[in-house]
Amino acid sequence: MNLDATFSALADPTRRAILARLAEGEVSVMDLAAPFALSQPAVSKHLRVLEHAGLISRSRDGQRRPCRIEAAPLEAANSWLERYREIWEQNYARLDDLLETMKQEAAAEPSKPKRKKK
Amino acid sequence: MNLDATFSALADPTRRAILARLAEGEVSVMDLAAPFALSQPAVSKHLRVLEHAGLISRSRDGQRRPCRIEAAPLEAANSWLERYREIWEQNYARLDDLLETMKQEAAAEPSKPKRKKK
DNA sequence: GCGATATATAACCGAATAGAGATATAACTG
DNA sequence: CAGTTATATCTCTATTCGGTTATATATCGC
Repeated sequence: MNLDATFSALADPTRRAILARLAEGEVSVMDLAAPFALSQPAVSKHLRVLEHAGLISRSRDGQRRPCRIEAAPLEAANSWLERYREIWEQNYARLDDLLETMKQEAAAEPSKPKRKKK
Repeated sequence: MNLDATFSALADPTRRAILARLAEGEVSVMDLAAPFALSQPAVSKHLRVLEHAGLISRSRDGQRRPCRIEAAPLEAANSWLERYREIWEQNYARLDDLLETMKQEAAAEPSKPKRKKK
């Protein structure tokens, strides 16, 4: 999976909205375009970007080309992000520590002038 | 948090590498630039993009402007992706079903003719 | 076959982007 | 102060992007 293409495709709000719609099932191009006040070629372009990133696939149903969401690149992006989970959880831990420390300091010496680092 | 800016910033391999490096701690601009065969202004531009997306912050240490990773946008991106977790887990379930079905069919009719498309 | 519908492609435009090089700013060093 | 180091900013160019309109292709229904 190509993270460049995946993240780049996800960087556009129209494309994220398209994916959100497709999360509920297959939708044709015209039906996808309807809520967006965009021309049909513009939507087709977005779909091409999503398809190139592997985020959607398309089948044939008469004159329609229904789009289906493909989860693999989303999972790959998620895996990449997971490596950083530790960091934001750690930051929250630090924030919790800080708040706890402040509370204790305030309780212990309510009118003490502020110190910087410990 | 702005998902457009976040995903857009993550869509570049240089910037993802910078974040990976920063995951281990603060690093100055020159030290960040070293492994990349990029000019210093190019690296500064990438840092500007990351900073604008809230993915890094910078402090002052003498002549250095050390960069630090900020986890909040990563967490926001992760939250967005999490909404689709169900989909890829479901797909794996489908794949498992399919493989199971194929195995059973193969056992039942070992020499079923295959169709080919052109 | 013809006409209608669904979608794709081509040609174009303006704004944004990534890179380079040159220069400017800011802080340390002697 | 001058010189060096670290970083930012300006200017330029080439490319990409998101949109448009116009046109082409594919499939249906008759």
